[in-house]
Amino acid sequence: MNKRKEVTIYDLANKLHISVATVSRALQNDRVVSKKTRKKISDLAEELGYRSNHFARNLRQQQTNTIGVIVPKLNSNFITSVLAGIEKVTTEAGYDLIIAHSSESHEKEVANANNFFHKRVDGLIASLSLDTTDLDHFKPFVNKGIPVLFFDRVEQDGNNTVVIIDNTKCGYVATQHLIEQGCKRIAHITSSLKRNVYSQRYKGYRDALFDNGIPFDESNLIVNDLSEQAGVDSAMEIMRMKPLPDGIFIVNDFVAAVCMRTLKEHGISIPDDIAIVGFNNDAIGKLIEPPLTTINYPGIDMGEIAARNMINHLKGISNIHTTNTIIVRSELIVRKSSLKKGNGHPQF
Amino acid sequence: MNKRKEVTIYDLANKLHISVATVSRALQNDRVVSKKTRKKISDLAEELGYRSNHFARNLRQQQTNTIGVIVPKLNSNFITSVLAGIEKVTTEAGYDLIIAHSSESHEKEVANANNFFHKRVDGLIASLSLDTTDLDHFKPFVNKGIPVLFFDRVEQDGNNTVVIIDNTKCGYVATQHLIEQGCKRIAHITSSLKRNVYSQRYKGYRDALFDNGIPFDESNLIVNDLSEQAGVDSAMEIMRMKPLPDGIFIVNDFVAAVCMRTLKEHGISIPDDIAIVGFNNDAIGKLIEPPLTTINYPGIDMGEIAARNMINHLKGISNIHTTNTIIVRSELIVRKSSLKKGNGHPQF
DNA sequence: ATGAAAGCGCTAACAG
DNA sequence: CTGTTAGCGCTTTCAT
Repeated sequence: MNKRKEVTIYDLANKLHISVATVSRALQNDRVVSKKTRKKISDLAEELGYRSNHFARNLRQQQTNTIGVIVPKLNSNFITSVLAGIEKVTTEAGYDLIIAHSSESHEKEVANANNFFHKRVDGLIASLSLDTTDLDHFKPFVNKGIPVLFFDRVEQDGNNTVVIIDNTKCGYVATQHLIEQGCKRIAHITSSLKRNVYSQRYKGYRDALFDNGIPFDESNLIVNDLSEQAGVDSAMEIMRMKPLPDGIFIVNDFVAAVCMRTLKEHGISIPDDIAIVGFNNDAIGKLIEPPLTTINYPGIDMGEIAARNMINHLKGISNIHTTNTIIVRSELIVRKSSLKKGNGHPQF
Repeated sequence: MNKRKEVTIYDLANKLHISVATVSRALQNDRVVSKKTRKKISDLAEELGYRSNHFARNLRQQQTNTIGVIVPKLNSNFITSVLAGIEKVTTEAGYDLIIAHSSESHEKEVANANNFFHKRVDGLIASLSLDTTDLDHFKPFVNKGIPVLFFDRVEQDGNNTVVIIDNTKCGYVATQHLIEQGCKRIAHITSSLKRNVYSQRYKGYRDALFDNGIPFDESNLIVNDLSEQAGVDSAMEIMRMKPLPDGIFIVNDFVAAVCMRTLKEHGISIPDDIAIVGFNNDAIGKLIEPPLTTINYPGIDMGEIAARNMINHLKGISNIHTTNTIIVRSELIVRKSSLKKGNGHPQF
């Protein structure tokens, strides 16, 4: 519903007494058009406020040059880093990006997927919501041969290409670190074990306990939804444990921060009474007191890698279905929240 | 580049030996088509995996049903709340949303605007980057009669509809609060004074000083880019001041948190030595120690209001150019970081 | 209640 | 180097 009628290539062609084909070519900077003509055309286009019609173009070309991204939430450092990485690569490659977030809801994730399907994205990059129970909403893409690539929160059924970190190892390293600090009763606060990231960290946690001859106690496991309230509740639950744990491995820095605050409010000293390790290396970890030991992994690299694979697949340079799992590096960052002994800084 | 050819309404029409016109009507649930035929058509569409072609549709209809949103950054609670508000309203109204972020760069904001212009969004909602020096990139929208609406970071030249809080008042209230706590030398850490939000808070700060007979000292003003490094640098600068300020009003909770950490590391006690007030009510404020006094304002409401105005304008229900400035409520939240006296909780 | 047909703006053969 | 032209899939007027 625009005020003035849109300028089309026909208008440009008429004004210059040339054909639309030439105009079209010139606008794409086709070198086959003489430099002079190209200049003339782009000048006139500028003057008349011409804007190309994406719809006509896409309709004609049968492709959108657009990649869809579905993330569980926006307000996390990790996610925005990934997004930045994806954006960098796709922009360089001349692709547009549409970003949607599921707010950790299966239903919204389905809606987003359907929307992208109908918008005909050339490819889809996604990280699953906490709630997601099945992957049926991605089937239409697979059926049409539209590449789908998951990162971080993925389903490792072997059918999908995924970009992840070694969550099991991270869980192991985090727990091992607590054990090395002298912890004997280590609680684990996590979220839906349906999600690979949490179930694998849990596995790493149990493996580390086992390897150190520490029996696993079911009651040391707390599952929540990563909200602020959940952090408070989990801390209360920790405090009801007898004996009190002397260490906690928490899968998310924000929840860890909320937990720590609640514990401290109740007179528990960190790390002396309870040592804490978080996950994600959010900005918050360096601002709270004591600073939070955590697992760091490079969101921006994950984004770049995911996007690069997608683009290469789309351009036919490589095939997404051949490389199935890409593991990105990760590392333990030791800060005061876990240092019962005040010693060195192991890295891996 | 899809594996199988797309199903079109022609395919549906052929299979059912009816015309594409009928199919088109049926797919839009036009009641002029008999119920039976409609059912038959939608069943077949389902069966064949038909998906409507947005491009053909938009090309034909000359409108996109899409609203573009440009924000300076993604990883802030405030922004994601606004986005949630916008999304709620636009989704209900059946509009699609495209979100872009400028990463606080003028250049990227221009690119985003151009991109949206070429994508032919029906309307644009934006918040300016820190860097933005002029609004030329929004001119094309205005010229074509495409509604543009700004929120939070805006240019109040009277030409644009804006949704904002009363930043001057907030700056005043924050400063007044510090004064009431007994502060005499109040520093102000802010960002580019080209942005309304910062220049107005600065004005409020100065007004409050003036009204209380406290002389303004130019050297108490620190302007930075709101990064972590900037927070550290600003704290260092604070500590070089002689005499040391006894209060700081900082326009951003994250920077306030970083500042506080740095000050504490150098043995400065908060609020006893220096009282601090932040801005935005980020989650971080409740997790650091002492908890941060701050200004709260409802991002979700701002988003909803902005979106509602946009939609109403697009539907012709109201006109965006008649209501020029919409002020959203805001309030001081008092926490320990500013309480030299440990007294009540003023609100406004 | 249904059909025929024009045309939205663009690209890419193909022809010169 | 440039022009002609046939669609891409859909909506919508005008007929019937």
